Amino acid sequence: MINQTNYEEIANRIKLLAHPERLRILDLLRQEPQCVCHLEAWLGKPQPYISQQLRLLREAGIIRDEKDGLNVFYRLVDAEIIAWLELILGVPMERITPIIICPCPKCEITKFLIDK
Amino acid sequence: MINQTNYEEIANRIKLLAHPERLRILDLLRQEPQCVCHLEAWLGKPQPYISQQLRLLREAGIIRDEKDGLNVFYRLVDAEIIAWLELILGVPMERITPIIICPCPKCEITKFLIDK
DNA sequence: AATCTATATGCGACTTTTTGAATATAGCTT
DNA sequence: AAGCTATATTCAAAAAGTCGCATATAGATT
Repeated sequence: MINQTNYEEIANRIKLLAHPERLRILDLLRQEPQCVCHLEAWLGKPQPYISQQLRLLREAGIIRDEKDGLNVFYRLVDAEIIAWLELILGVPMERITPIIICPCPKCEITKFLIDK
Repeated sequence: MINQTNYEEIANRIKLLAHPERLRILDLLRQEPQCVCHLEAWLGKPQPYISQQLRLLREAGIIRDEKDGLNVFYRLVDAEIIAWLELILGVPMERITPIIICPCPKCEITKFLIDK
């Protein structure tokens, strides 16, 4: 049993996960930090759309942005949310199979690893 | 990693918890089945409001109604949701302290237990 | 059978969320 | 410095969700 305020706060945090694209973004992020262009490629949605969802998550403090030149990488930083995701989505996969060619430096590295 | 359809289905289930009053109802239900009038008293909201929230949960199949004369008791029947609630809200309490007098038979029993 | 009681349903106004589109910005690159 | 590139912001329309209120229903009780 919790007090009234807490149900509201918790519900607000749950709301962040209650959206298919945000859920997918979070699922990708828990594997490793991802750059926006990569998320864009994976979700197949326009870039501003991705950035808007990222903003919601960022402003709620569950992800953090790390700039690297032109690219921005997002990282999951909320332990509680990570635990929720693990229960809801299962154990995250080791690494995404990079089927989409992405111009960001990280993906270049990934591509390199595959070519080998 | 899950397919597109699943993120949507899962998000829809999460949405059911992403609401303070529904979350509170579910928290009450996981202790033991509760009759509508009891929920009404606990939440301090009008009865049609409670019934509307219950309908959402019922139609999603996460609670089930059991009629007992004029009263209707609701029971949590979705094991996955129960697990989510346990992680999100913590371990449920043994029994609600019945501070509100409720006319349903169940509450009469509870009152009896307290008077003893 | 008429009434009462607990619960359910339907409907509409209001609010919030979602999403697309245009535009802005910040930092490379030339 | 001018342009390019990745990302962010803003704004508005559309869609979805919330919630109050009036009313319906089903099963007891008289």
